[in-house]
Amino acid sequence: MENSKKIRKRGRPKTLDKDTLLNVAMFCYWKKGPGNISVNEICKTAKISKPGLYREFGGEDGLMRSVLVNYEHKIFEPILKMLESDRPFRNSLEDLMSFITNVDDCQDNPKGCLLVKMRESQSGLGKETQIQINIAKRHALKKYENWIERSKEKGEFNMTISSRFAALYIDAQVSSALSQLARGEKGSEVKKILSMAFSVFLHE
Amino acid sequence: MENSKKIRKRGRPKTLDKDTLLNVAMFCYWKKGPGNISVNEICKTAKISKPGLYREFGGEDGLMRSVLVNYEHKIFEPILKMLESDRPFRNSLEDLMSFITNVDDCQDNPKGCLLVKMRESQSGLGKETQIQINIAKRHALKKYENWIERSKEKGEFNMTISSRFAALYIDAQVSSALSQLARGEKGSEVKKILSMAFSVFLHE
DNA sequence: AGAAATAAATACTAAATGGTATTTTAATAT
DNA sequence: ATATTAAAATACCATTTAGTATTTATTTCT
Repeated sequence: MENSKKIRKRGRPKTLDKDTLLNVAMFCYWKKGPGNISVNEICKTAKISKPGLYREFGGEDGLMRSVLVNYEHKIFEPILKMLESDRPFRNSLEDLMSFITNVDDCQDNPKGCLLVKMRESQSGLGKETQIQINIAKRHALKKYENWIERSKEKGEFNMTISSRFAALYIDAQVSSALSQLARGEKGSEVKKILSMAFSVFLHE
Repeated sequence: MENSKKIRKRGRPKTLDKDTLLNVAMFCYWKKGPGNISVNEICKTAKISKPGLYREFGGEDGLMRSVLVNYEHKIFEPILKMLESDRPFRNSLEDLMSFITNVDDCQDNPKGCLLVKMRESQSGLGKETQIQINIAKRHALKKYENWIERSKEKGEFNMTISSRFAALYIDAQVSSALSQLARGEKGSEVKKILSMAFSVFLHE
């Protein structure tokens, strides 16, 4: 459909790389927390002009929303894909825990999860961003719910709780773990806590 | 000791009520989140002059630290006292969960816990405040640990985990619950999650 | 009565913030 | 060539921020 790639439009050609900017902004928000970095700083870091950012994203709220969408696609979805494997429930659960808590201690690598951080300071963020946060949350909950539903069908999940509630519980525990990691807790300690919280699923 | 109450000092008598200011500031930080309110706003809300605040607390960091100490004394300690009762472990646990999740939906009542909120945005806060946050955290962990230790002695806690780790687990779950409440989740839902997380303690 | 001390209140600063108006540059269409 | 289109770059704006200098008011001490 969009064959407008080749047909150069009229004015000055744009040099601003939207995708690069989104990634720079994503890492800024992710690393420092969405409330602790300004559009000014992001522009400086990405080496673009402020009006350029405003032309592309409309403003801070629009940028943050786009960053969140970008995060969902590039970071979050691939993780949730893990839950769609054929491996037994116990193994998927173990995979999930390992993935979350196997964190490299590299200084300038963001810790925790951008979505969790945004949820923590949701009330202080813009309207569009808040809406996107809720979309992302519902999305994740649905994935967890489907995972439990399938595991029940396979006879690998035998608790007598609703899949919906199990999903809420998983979300709470995963968010808590990611929060702890963001605060600098050791991955091994966080994993022990996560294991204990999820042990309720295993021996009925 | 401090009988300087009666002996009026030399200059103009002070009218600034430090304790009232502390309470106003506490509710501001508690309700809106420590990163979402300025000293300017606090001064306006408390109807005091800014130099007055700076005279009493030195600056934003000093104020926030004092607010946190105030919170520990007035809000946090009384809650932790609950864990020192003679009631059986199961009951104390139930008390704790009920207390945390029985929240009134009054509009202008702060939700969640100020300490938890400060921990969430710890890196963005001042130096003194950060130190006090760590003190408060260690304090709470010690109380949880003592609670478990006593329960073990009474034979009411039979898991083969260290009291220290149990304390970390409790802290994680309590913090998570308070975080959920602050985000507007329903108390009844949060309680169900908390119950499930703590069920690991009950049927060994 | 007046000096000294101390607090309150007003007014101010420099820096940072989100957001724009304006100008300059680089391309195409006629 | 030149008009037109659109992006880039600079410079700007009002507001808010944490923090202070300065003046004014109220008290005690001599």
